[in-house]
Amino acid sequence: MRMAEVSLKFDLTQDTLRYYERIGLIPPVNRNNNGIREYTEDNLRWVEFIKCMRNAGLPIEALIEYVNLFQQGDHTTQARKELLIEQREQLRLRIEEMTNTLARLDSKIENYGQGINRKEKELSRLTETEIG
Amino acid sequence: MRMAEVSLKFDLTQDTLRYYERIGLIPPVNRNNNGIREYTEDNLRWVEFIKCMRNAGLPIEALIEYVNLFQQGDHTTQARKELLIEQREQLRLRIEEMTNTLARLDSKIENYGQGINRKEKELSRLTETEIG
DNA sequence: CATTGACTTGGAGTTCACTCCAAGCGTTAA
DNA sequence: TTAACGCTTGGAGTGAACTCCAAGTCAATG
Repeated sequence: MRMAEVSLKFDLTQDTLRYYERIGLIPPVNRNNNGIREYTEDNLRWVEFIKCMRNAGLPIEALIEYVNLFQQGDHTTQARKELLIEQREQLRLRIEEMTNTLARLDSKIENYGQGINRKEKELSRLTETEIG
Repeated sequence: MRMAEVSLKFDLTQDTLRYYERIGLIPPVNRNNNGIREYTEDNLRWVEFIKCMRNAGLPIEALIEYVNLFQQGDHTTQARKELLIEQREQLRLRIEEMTNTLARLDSKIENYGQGINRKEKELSRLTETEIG
């Protein structure tokens, strides 16, 4: 599969695909006789995987390291596993924090729902009491 | 309270505090006779609130709009509520996506745990089957 | 009275993650 | 055979969100 199609398939610009490959965020894609990238199924899986992980906020640096380890072969599986465990923990923490913030927003919206508009109530929307 | 202390309290640089105020991400902070910012309790609540919302990924633009509405007074409560509801929905979606990715990481790590290292297994770590 | 330290301002600089550009090449269509 | 198309490359440009800087003010200290 060529860039144009991959670009459409994953909604990433061709420039972004080239950029990801250039910085090692996805492994190199083989070229045909004319030097044109031909994405294999494996390449496509990498693109999808990286897009998913980036969307979840995993740092580019960590993902580049993961790709590097992958390319070094089977003796890096332990290191890769540790990397994933670390990133999972970071992600878990981010989700936890965001879930707390979501609850705080719920509470704030709830307060607006009560039709309050007095000064002290207005201010209370900013206090931490509403998340406690 | 002065900048230095606020900066320590919330782990935001003084430059960032000034920047947030400059772009309207927090309402203006009153100055004393010498032109120096004196943060009130309300100011501190705003700083904390904005930091929390930014950490959760709410867009700066939306938060500036929220602060603007707040400063326009009580007749904007409905608009503020709608803004918060919209942002809550966006946040909910982000959390959902990230939770799916977390499950995918769990599954990937699980696979590494089985001590597999054959080619086809290696590749399977990239497939979507592991999240299904 | 000079220096130090904490602040002020406007504006320039930095980093990240793309995004765009110019020049060039190989295949297809007229 | 000329043109268009889709790709190639290295490198420059962009926007967001800070981050830093220079020049200046004011109050307190030696």
